[in-house]
Amino acid sequence: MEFSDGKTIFIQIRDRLVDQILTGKLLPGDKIPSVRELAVDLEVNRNTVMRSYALMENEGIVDNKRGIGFFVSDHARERLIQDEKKFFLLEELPKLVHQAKVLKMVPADFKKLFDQLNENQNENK
Amino acid sequence: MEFSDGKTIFIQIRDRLVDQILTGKLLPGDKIPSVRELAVDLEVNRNTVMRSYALMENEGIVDNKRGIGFFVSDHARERLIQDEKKFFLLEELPKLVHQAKVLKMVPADFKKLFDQLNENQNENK
DNA sequence: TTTACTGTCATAGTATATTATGACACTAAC
DNA sequence: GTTAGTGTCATAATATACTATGACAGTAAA
Repeated sequence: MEFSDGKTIFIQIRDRLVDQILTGKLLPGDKIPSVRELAVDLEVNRNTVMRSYALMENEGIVDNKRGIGFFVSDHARERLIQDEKKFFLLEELPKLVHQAKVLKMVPADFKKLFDQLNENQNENK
Repeated sequence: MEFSDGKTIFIQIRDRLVDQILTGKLLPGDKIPSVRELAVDLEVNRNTVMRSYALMENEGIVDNKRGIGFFVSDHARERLIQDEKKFFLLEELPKLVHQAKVLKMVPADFKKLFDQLNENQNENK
């Protein structure tokens, strides 16, 4: 895995797993990779993965069964959609709007975004 | 100034100045705050501000006159708009699209964004 | 019980961002 | 020339993320 400079590694690992939960690649009850296994996979230290898992446990999106592993908690997805959507609309979107205005962007620049969102909406019909 | 955890401080200081250039609060030829002055203002070390300024100098958006200070370079704004717009469309927007789809967002969620962009477009007429 | 997984904890080392501080050099104005 | 501003450089100290590694404990299955 390539890590970007912006965020710390253990946050990026958390974000990666959150994405897998949101996209349904990880379902409630699923076992997530063991601390050691993921550490080897991502070429990262055990402790760093531990930190990601501890964070996710605090967020209530994974459960820990000692000696067995970590598992996606029952309402992880609903909780994430609610929390991340709120964060997105309140924190990220305002910054986005500001940046778009400053860069003199117009709606046409967002055509791709708009198209993909419409596809997404049609899938739900 | 309150610094977020995501990025390093010297990057956030750079972003702050870039924003002031993009919004026209800083114009070509304007002197930007001295290293020492801004350090006191932001309650940050001189060296940290120096690092921000060195970065901006490398980006070609400020010029350095030894013994006098740093000044916004002539085509800083055009260069920034070009570079940041490219970065925005190629790097940030794809992540945004992905996130929006994963969170099951629909165009209506972006009404505010588009309204403000339309205002912006009308201002330019 | 042994084996092979799991997580947990502690310790030490490295890299980097940031701070703190002093000293030096350039420039402009008095 | 003195003064007060500017940037520049070097050194040491601190905080934090990350690494490396070993040891210990819980769980499940052979």
